[in-house]
Amino acid sequence: MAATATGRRTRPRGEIRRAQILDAAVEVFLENGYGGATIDLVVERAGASKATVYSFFGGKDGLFAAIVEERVERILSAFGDPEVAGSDVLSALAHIARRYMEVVMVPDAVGLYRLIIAEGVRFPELTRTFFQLGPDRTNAHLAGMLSAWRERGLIRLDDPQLAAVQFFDSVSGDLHRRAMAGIIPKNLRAAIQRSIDHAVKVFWNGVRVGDRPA
Amino acid sequence: MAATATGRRTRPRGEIRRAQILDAAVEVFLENGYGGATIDLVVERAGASKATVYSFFGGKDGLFAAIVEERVERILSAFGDPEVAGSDVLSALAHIARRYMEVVMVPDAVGLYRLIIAEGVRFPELTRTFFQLGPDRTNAHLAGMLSAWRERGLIRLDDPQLAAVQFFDSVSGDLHRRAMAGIIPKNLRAAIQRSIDHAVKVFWNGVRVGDRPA
DNA sequence: GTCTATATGAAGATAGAC
DNA sequence: GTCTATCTTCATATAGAC
Repeated sequence: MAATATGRRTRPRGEIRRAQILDAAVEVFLENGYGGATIDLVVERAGASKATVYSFFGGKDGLFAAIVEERVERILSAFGDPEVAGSDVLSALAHIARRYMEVVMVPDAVGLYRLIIAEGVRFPELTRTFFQLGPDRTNAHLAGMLSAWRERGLIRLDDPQLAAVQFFDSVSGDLHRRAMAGIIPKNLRAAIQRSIDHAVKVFWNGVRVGDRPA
Repeated sequence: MAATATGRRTRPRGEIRRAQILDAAVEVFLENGYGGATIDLVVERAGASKATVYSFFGGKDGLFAAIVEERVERILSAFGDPEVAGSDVLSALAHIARRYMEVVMVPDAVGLYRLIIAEGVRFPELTRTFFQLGPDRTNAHLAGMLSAWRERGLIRLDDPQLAAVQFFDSVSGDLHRRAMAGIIPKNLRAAIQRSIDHAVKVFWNGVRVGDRPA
């Protein structure tokens, strides 16, 4: 049962420590922002030492990059795989809008976005990666569905890519931006639902083929 | 010409110095963010001294609050007064969208928004003020026009307030958010124009009364 | 009111023992 | 590989002269 001299390398030795530090760092950075986060706080919460943090991540900047890269993947995995676009466009729009809001409005996702906006200018490469792995993928997901619907003559629009971006923004933009700034409406769930309902209705009327009901 | 003992108080004594410091502070904070900004940088650029800064603004936080309050007003004044809603809804939408983008996409406005998102959680009162004096007013402006059009039977929608927010977000959301993170498309003017054209088209189709052209 | 000079403390980073 | 202890830098804030 005990590790022999040769075997039982369940993980390259330092992996666990690294993961512990990274988990603590995520919490500290999301709670306090880049400026408010300190290595000491991370060390304290991880039960590690400063020197170990520096040996793994090089410094505060390296730690920040590691946080972003790790979290984008985790957060976006909740969005799931692209589904096939059925024929009920209206229901599908409402459904994907809801799924989108459930992913982007969770505090961790909001906090990560806040970090990127606050510090992105100083980390151009990291910021590009963030957008490619995050928003660009959800946008492409919806754009694909819009393209399929258009090919089948169910909707009419010029640019599926742009339409996808604008649809998501009309649903989430204001609530998400205020949440990043720390302003959360008293009844967030209701506000989200109203935003979805209204945006879906206008968008659907805006792109549907055939005339609208009276 | 010289100031007499009694008269010529063009300004309460320290007003000029205060304004000099504030102007320098705006630059420093917008360029470096809250964390990167230092009182020394402000002092250097204003040609003043630390003690004077502290006597006027109390400290870094007070300086930050003064910056936000001063700039929101100045930036938004460019948006102009609410105009009467004419009958050509489509043109009016395109026009207000363009005016909106010209205000919110200028670097200073983007930088101020970035500051609010980055530090807003620590300054809840200031953040509320920012939203009231800024976004809430542009939104109300458009919401009023939408209400007028609806009363005249030109458009159909449930909630003018929500519709206004979502229209502006569909036009600006993605470009604005990426700009805050430091990502500016090579041809920004063209990207803005495309975004406006597409959003206006979908929104107009979505709310117009009467059937759309083939 | 405005300056120079200084106190104070915090946080990033590293040297060296085990 | 991981820790303790320390170094160094630098920014906020204030005291005291003019």
